[in-house]
Amino acid sequence: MKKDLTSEIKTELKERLHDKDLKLTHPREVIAEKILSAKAGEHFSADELWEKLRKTAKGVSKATVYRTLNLLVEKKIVEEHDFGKGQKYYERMVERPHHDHLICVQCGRIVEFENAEIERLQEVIARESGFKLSYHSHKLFGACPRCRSRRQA
Amino acid sequence: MKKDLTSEIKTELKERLHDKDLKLTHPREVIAEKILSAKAGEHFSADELWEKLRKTAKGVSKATVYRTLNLLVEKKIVEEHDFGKGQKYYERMVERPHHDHLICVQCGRIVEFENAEIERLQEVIARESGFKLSYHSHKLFGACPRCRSRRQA
DNA sequence: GTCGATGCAAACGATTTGCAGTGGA
DNA sequence: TCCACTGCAAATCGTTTGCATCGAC
Repeated sequence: MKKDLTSEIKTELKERLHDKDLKLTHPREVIAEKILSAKAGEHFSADELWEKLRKTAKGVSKATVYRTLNLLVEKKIVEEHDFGKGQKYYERMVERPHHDHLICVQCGRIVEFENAEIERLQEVIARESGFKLSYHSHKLFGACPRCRSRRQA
Repeated sequence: MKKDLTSEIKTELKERLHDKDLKLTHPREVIAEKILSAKAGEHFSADELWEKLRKTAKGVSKATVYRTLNLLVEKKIVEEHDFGKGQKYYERMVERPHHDHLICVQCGRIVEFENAEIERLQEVIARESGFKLSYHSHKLFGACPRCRSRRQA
């Protein structure tokens, strides 16, 4: 199982990197494995990822973590988010449908949402202004159910 | 005209600041004047604002510009935006209806939009997840009409 | 007179970069 | 072999902060 996933990743990565004269190095392999084996919808910062990798026998430098993350964002393997916490957060996008986020301003919890009607309206809005959309960022900030009830208590 | 605006600002500011034991100092006055006299929908960085103020007889320190901007954001007099340009941008919100933004990824031009249906749907989404919304950020990135035609040429 | 506000310069912190050495293809 | 990649440390850069002084109320 693990073995399959790993070799799948390698093949996938090699393919995606190869046509741009990019090499599949050990650090990239280790980073990609860690990211792709994370559970869906998990958001992590570059530093958090680095911390996780540091514990592994073969550590990876922080600079390489940043460089590789930027590479993976470019390759659409991960997505970059700014939740207003002063640092960027990342999320794997392989085999994940597009979605946007609800963010709790009190505890930081993040919930995903997707709404076809909003997606459609965005296209309408863009068309009206003559824009050709390439991507969007839609974040709703507020208090999550847990924090709301805690506050009432 | 100018005189009226100025005293109006002073009164307004004094009012808004007073109940929190905040003082209406000269730097705050100068900064507020500059911001409120800017044309609607103008986006500026802290540094740009500071540059403008520097030319004035009475300069203001950059630290104070930052501190005052944060104060004005808190007081809902200006709004803070992150357009992914590596620095924060501000926009006066006094006498301005809520709106979101279309951002050109090529030239950086910003166009406003507002859509009641999307606003409504956001509330529906929040309700479904049990969130109580306090604010949101909705940004559409793409190529503006100008850049699209330039690219075709 | 008080205490909040200011200016200055130093501190911060996430991210990037220069460079010499390393290792995929 | 060749050139992209890596690790390390230093550099960046927008923003914040410590502290002595200043000034609004």
